[in-house]
Amino acid sequence: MAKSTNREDHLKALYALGERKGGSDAWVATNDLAAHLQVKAPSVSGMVQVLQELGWAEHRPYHGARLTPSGRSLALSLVRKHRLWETFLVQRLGFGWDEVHDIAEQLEHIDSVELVQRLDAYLDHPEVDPHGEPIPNVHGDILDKRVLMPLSELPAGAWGQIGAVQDDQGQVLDQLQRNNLGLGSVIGPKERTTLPAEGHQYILVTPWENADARPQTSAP
Amino acid sequence: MAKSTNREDHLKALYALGERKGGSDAWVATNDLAAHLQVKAPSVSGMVQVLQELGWAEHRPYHGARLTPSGRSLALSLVRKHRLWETFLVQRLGFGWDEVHDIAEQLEHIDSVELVQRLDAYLDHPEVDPHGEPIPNVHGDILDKRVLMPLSELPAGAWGQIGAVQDDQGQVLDQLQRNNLGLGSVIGPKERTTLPAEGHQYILVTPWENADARPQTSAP
DNA sequence: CCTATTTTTTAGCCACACCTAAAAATGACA
DNA sequence: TGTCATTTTTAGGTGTGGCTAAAAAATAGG
Repeated sequence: MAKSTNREDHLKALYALGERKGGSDAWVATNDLAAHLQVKAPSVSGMVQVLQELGWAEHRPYHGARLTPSGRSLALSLVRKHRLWETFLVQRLGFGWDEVHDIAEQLEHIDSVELVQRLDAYLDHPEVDPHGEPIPNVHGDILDKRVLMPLSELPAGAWGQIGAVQDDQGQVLDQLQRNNLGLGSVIGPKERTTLPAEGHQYILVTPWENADARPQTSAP
Repeated sequence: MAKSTNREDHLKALYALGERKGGSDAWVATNDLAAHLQVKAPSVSGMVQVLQELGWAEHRPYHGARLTPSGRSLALSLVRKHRLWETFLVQRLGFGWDEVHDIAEQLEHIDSVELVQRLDAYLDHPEVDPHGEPIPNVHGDILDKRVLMPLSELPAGAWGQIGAVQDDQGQVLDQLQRNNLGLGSVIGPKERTTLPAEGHQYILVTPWENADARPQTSAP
């Protein structure tokens, strides 16, 4: 009993929702996993128990699940592969940043350590993917010193610069593109009203106290 | 009921063995498919019937199976993807030609028409893969005007130039590499005795009547 | 604090794709 | 032509990973 595409998908979801809930000791609800994976709760319930038997997750019945260190390590390797492939698709093949998620979702399951090493070198060891998300290194460490907060939490009147966009479906990415905004773009009061409010929580910005402090930037 | 990795593997095997047996109207034996796919005969028997229901293969019980035109088209698209990915792995990522088969075997199942188009363009529309095998175009046509014959069928005393190597396991590729031979290398009586005879049928050469007619070439 | 709603798990079912063992068809050869 | 070995298919079973329906636990509200 070992790796499979479905188990990897569950590991990744467990990691993603765990992070969103505040770190590696957070418990993730079965229903949340099911919604994220587009699957029914009983399927998740079963899979989580398999992951537990494999030593990759911890399961407290009727409470939730979370990754073990080895499960976390596997999940981070998947995140690494996903983000490297997205970088390849955008930087080398010329895909738009809103077109690569689904393809990377398939590519991340390709099993070859040397392929990942060579891809990483071929891309000049990128630190972030096309959406500004940090790429874990080969040890699974994420070294990201940027100060980022959701646009939705940026104080009213404050300015910010787009550092990352957490949007798997591509709707927010698409919205930004239509407004000629990308990584590095400056967000002021005008942009905040232009962009649909539902997307603000997925747009991570580096904040400034006031508009005068903002640096020179350009649209992508 | 549609595409799946396993069904695609069976389609590809059916295509490969059909070609080896002499073309699109050749019947392929269940046992041959099973051996090629590293699976038992009953598994193939079942899968072939599924492929028949899907309209991708024709099955004459106790006789064999062969692809329908639409099955053939699907198989050729898989061959195209496989060979494009092999080209990418060798030309762009720097893999050795004996290291790429297994990885391409995974990559060929990635489902994205646009990805294949962009990859093809990125590689400058290659006509052959790193093993000299022709890459079908987007319509599934193989336009390969080279005259190639297995080294095993080259008349004794005749010379030839390596045009392609049909070796999924990599043993023959490895042998050639150890003797500093590659695509374009000239094969004479000396090389024929050096290379293990079992591999000769997988080495395709362009023959010449005599040694004087051979062109200038170099090892890879 | 006790009941009602929500969440989660268990139970039981289905499809896919493999397997072994047994039956059926084919083909080879005396 | 009849028998026997080989090939193929069918029958029945396993593991994976989904599903629905029902049971069980947790949570929320009066």
